[in-house]
Amino acid sequence: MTENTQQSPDRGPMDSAPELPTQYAPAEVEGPLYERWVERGYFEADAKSDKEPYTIVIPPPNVTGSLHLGHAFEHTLIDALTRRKRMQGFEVLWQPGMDHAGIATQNVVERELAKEGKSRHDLGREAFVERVWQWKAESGGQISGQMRRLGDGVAWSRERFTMDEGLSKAVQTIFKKLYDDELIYRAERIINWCPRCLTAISDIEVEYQDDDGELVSIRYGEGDASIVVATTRAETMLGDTAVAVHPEDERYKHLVGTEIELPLTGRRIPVVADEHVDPEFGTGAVKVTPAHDPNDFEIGRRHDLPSLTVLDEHGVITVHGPFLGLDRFEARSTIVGALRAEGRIVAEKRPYTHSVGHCSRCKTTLEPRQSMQWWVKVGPLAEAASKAVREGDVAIHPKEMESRYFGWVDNLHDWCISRQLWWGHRIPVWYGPNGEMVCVGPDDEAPTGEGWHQETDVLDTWFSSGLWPFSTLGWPEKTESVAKFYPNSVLVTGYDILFFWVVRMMMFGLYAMDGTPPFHTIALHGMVRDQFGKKMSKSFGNAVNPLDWMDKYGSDAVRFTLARGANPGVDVPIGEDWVQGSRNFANKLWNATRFAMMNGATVEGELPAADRLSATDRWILSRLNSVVAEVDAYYDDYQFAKLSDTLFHFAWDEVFDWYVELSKATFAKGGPEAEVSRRVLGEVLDVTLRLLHPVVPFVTETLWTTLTGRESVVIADWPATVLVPGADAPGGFRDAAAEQEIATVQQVVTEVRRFRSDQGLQPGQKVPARLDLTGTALAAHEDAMRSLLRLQPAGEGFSATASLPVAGATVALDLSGTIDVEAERKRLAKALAAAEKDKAQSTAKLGNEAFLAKAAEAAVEKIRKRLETAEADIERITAQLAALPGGNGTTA
RNA sequence: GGGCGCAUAGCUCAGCGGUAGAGCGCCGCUCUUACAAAGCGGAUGUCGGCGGUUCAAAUCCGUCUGUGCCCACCA
Repeated sequence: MTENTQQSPDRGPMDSAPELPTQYAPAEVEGPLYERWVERGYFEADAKSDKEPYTIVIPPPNVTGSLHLGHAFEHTLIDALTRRKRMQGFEVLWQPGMDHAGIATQNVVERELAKEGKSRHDLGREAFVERVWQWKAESGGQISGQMRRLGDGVAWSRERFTMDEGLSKAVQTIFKKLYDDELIYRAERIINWCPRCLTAISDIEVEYQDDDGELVSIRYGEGDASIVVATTRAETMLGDTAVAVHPEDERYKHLVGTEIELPLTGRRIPVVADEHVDPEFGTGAVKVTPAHDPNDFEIGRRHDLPSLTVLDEHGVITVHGPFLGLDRFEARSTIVGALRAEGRIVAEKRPYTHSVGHCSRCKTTLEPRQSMQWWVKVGPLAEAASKAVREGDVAIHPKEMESRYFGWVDNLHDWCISRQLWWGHRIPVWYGPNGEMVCVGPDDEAPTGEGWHQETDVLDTWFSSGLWPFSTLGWPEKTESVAKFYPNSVLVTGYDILFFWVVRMMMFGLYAMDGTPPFHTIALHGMVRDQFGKKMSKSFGNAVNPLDWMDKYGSDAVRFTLARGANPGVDVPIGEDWVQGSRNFANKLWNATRFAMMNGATVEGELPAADRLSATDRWILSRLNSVVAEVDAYYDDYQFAKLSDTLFHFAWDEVFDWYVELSKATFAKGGPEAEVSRRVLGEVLDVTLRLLHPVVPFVTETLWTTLTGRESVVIADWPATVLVPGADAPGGFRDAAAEQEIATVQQVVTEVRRFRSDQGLQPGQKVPARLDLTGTALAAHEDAMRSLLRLQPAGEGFSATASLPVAGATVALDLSGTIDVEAERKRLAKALAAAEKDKAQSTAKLGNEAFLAKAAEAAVEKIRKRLETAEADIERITAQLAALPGGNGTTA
């Protein structure tokens, strides 16, 4: 043995592999790789190709702001799917692009303007929209920069934006078609109105929060003809046009049909009977304000009540009198004060917590408001969207999410699509001087002339993103891309926008594309959370910029961590420690490849024939084939966590810890056996790197190209089952006997290591020992085991025996040296107790007739094996105890 | 009010009828010529409580408790 112990970590044998430094430095490696991939056009998709298409559209990020960890997560999943399919030989299109995000973007730009002390009205519509386009140019560049850092393999030449000319044409086309089919209409309804954004918003854009309000009870009318109503919004009483009670309510029957006095107004309003009223709630009487409450609006309709608007678009009182011009909240207290002065407040106001709608964009308390808006009649569209999933044309993954989908799509209300904004697709309807209304299609001339003007409202942003799966491909033109890449293969998105986005795409896709759904599978992922499972948010201070972690640990580390956490449909916690762990894994890959290359691992030439392979080689190739099959199955089931974990453990534990260690002795010895192992190691590494590439593209590209000398792993073939010449089996090469044999080697080695550790022997210390493997299958592994265990030939003195039953023979391992007898006795006693317990349990189990009758054969076999092992263990341990100095074979 | 989900090792989660798993963390010992971002060894759980089905339950059923999310309503 050499005494070369003064090896500096910086120099030494690794000099023989100068291509790879001793540590993986992602920052130096990742940058140039991505640009090379793009330049070579690997990510572009050819509509003329005769390969089978595989299409995924990016859930378009809002042009505002930058990508967060949630995007990094989603992109990792899509990138992994598409990279694998590309390697499998599909014509892959990962469609990139961004969303104009109407109200969100308009608000951001308005805030920018506010810093300059200006409002959008100072600029005017045209200049304002111009300004938003400028903003988009800056912000959009930032997002694509982040996508490049992440390694997203998107077809950049096809990048689209929902406000592009082409996509705007798609919007106009479908609007016109819906209009002509009478699925779009204009009507006056109660809508959710944001008094700050000054626009209608749809039901799903409302965020409900519990707010503390006050419930006040007000007496309407006088004497016998009086009724007490309760309200949290006293200011709306100015617009009351009735009081409603339940038809069966005895307390108020005599008043139904009469009129009572509405305080402060001098008006008289009718008392009506309506089923909607809950006689149990409050006083059982409800004030009715049709113009400012959705339920009241319905009551008003049923009883033909007038609608009196008392608040304007800013939420300011519009009725003449003492309250004119008051803000809605001021008006509330002022009016309560006035009512109290008149003795109308019958009970003290009391605190009342109720949920109130807020604008999801600016958090302002919403005001229900009656106004003229544009609507999509969703009935037939939603029915088709529901049917497509119900009949299996579209699969939702994980399946549990289907109930959410149905819950929504089967109860959809008509969709309010008009927004009183400036940023967005302007509704293509022109109004004429005599009340004419013309919907203008993309190929029509807009009416001109005196008195004609276009609708000023724009469309809800989800209107255009609902067309994304085909508008990005050039629809309504009959392009080759539409023919090739529609329908999309899979939609990968978060469960949080199942309703906002997925349902819209389903409805529009089915409608526009003659009943062909936009995708066959919807794979839903969860939300990224922090390491304690808490939601990430800027205000809570636990939000992470993915770029920070990518700078520190590399993109691969961030991607691998996210993929390892990706169980279908459930939220993904992520912490910096975990990213570090993934970085360590990348480094491990790096160093294992270095080792392989230092030892001449190669991918050239056929694999050696089966009869030339050692059991170790056969074991790892057999395991490799299992892993290939497992990973494929997991990919097909969108089980990213499982496939990542499988690869992590296979690579680290089996290949790097065991195969490499067991092969070191072979490599050291050289000769034809080493030659065989070099080829096997090359094969195993090659396949493992290819399997890992979709998830950790950068480090695998660097290592794979170095190892193989080939162009790029991006365009390499996805691993198929490895075939060993001379041992072709239908399902690929498998060797259960070799797997069993190596498992035994592992057991022996681990046992001896534990013994050494328990004895306080230094790992590096050579121990004089005799390893007697004569007549067993393990004889072939003697060199490897000796080297692993640092065993020297036996010397004099005490000897302890470790033995395991292998293939009908017994391995005797004598360790000589100074032994801590007490420690060993204790350890063996513990092991003996465990084995005896195992034996007892297994015996009981096998004596159980019911178990034998009903259990699966494999289960019974497992128990039998366990019993056998336990019995052998007992025999062995008893012998070891007996061999201890002063021992008599029995335990205390 | 309705619906869905979750409670497993210190933390975050897999497992979902046959004798408890991972990552990180923790405790030892080691710079053993790929890697200390490493190696080796070790400890840690009445699988939320209670009942039931079964030869057998973390796993199925019921129930309670805690917790999260979605939807609806809230005068």
